[in-house]
Amino acid sequence: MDPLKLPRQEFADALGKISSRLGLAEVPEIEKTRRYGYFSARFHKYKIDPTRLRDAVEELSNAGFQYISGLSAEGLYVNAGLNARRLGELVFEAVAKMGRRYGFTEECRLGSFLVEHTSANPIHPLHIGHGRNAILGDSLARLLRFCDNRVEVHFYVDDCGVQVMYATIGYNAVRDEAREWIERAKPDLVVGHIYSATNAVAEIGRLKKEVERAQDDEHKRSLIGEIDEWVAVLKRLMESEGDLVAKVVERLGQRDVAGEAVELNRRYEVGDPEAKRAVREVVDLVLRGQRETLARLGIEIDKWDYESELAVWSGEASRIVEELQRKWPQYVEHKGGAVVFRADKFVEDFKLWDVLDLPKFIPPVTLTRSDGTTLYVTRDVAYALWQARQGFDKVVRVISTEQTHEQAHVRIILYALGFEDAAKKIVHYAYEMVNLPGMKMSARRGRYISLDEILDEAAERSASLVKEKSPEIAGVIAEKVGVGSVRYAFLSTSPRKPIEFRWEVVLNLRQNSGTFLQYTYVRAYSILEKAPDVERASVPERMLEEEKELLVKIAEWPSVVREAVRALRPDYVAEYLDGLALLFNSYYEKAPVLKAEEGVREFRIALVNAVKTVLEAGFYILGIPTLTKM
RNA sequence: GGGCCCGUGGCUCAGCCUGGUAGAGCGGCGGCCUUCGGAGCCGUAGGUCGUGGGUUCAAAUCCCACCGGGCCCGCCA
Repeated sequence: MDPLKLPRQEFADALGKISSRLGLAEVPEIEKTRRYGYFSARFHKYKIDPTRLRDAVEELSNAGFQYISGLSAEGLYVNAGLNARRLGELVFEAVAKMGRRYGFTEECRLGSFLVEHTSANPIHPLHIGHGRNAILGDSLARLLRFCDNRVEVHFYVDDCGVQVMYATIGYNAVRDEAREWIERAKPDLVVGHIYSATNAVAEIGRLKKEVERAQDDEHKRSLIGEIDEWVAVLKRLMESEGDLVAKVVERLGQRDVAGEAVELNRRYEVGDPEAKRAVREVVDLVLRGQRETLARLGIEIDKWDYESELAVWSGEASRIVEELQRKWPQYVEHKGGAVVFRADKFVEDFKLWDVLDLPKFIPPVTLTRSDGTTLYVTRDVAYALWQARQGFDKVVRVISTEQTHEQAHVRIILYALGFEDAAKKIVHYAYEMVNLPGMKMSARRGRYISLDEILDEAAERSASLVKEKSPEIAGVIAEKVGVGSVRYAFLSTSPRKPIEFRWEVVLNLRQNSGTFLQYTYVRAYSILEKAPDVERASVPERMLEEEKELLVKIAEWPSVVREAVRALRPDYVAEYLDGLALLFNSYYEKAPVLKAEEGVREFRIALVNAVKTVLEAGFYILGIPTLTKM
């Protein structure tokens, strides 16, 4: 139910009559205006005389409108306000009927969705970059579910590739110690450190060999420069995780880690049982930790899709390579055993830019290594195909903009293989990076701030503000405030903009924050806690300006939800809730509810209840925990 | 060099899709705790919407060029 539907309809009818009186072939669109009421329409493009427009409007203005008021012509504009009293009745009726579902309208039911998000490599903890992905993806899923769409959330476990092998080799080298550490710390943190150290050792080893083979001095110098960088990485890791890193260096320093990883990767891909056992042990340890972090944020995953199973052991990735070679030999090149698909030429020849919504520049894509093992993009095509076959209308993949080209490759290859529908139902939901001031995060270099760290810090800062006496409850509240502030911080910025990570923004506990919203909810809640139940509130003849504004704001909620779900933009909801909270807090200071005279009191209670209802729905969508005291 | 995205008060950002009086927050300054919870509220200062052109009765919004920033252009994921 949308309280603005009838008023909008009434205004549209009036416009229709005006247009026909003027002999126009069409009716202008309705716009929102703040200057002259609420609805507005322009007649500029019909080149009519303003006097005629005014006359036509005047003929109508006595027609006895129910929901709109003050229909008038202003130059070539036709404006009308809302009948606040009638709107109030519509709002109360909708809130009473819909309850927590208020905001839902039929138009926001769009179909069924497979939403894939987070999909972090299972070799380190989730960091703040994954945080943006997870929170965006989760809110997208919540928004779609609020709108009664079938949604299934998937996490793609990238358990293939050389990086995973580094983590496995490192873990096995320090296995006994690692198990002890894991008893005291989260497994993903421990493995993450082992991985970064192992990766550094492997890079140093690989680069040293290259130096020996290097011919000219300049090349040598640049290689040595790279070695220095990795040595610096190791040193820094040593500062924070000394024992663990030292052990990794001690046990692996003399081994050919890079070579071993390539070999282990090959064995894993062919399904060697020993390789499987070793890799899965590490991967599942990390996933346990990642899942714990996600749970803290209120994020649940429905299905965990293992890359190895769906793409490699199933033979799907290989089939894709073979099929592509069979079907389009003229677009396939072989480079020292590696298979390359000329996606650039393919797109050019078949003019696919518009069909698949592609960027103008597409590079060629390598599908296999020379040792025959698959590459990420190839496995991803196999996975995308699998996703497309799960019976959903759309597959929304939340993946950072870095992967624009790779995601374009996925669609192009699916298209080339004849899976045109699959290619079209895959949506790359791109979001921008989270950057640390002055640097890019890098898990390989152990350069990141983990999500757990942020959540801990957020909880700690809010704990100092909690007024609750019992420390136990204070801890619970603080955690929820922390989660709310972190989620809001990531959701309130458009996904298209890079975020410069700043503690004081993420942990902002004041206005334009999750905390501000939670606090507003607590205020509304505690009024209602003390208030009698109101069955049916009538809307008074005279209202405060703030009350009219609040009613309009609340009435707009269904259209905000509609816009947000249509554009897949949870941030619209965040912005709306902030505006609602600002309005409500002003109102709160100005108008006593419980102490108001009879009649007005019931109206105000119902109004506060409507605000609370919208906040609850909005909190559900944004995943902000609801608190009744803080 | 090419592709995609971004550029709005001192700072962080919304508004751009679908053109119609420039909006929040932070920070600054000045106020409000015997009133339903002050993690709040009120007031105030602060903007040629990166620059130049074009389309239009009308441009932050659409088009073109340029400038500045981010990301990508791997037998990494």
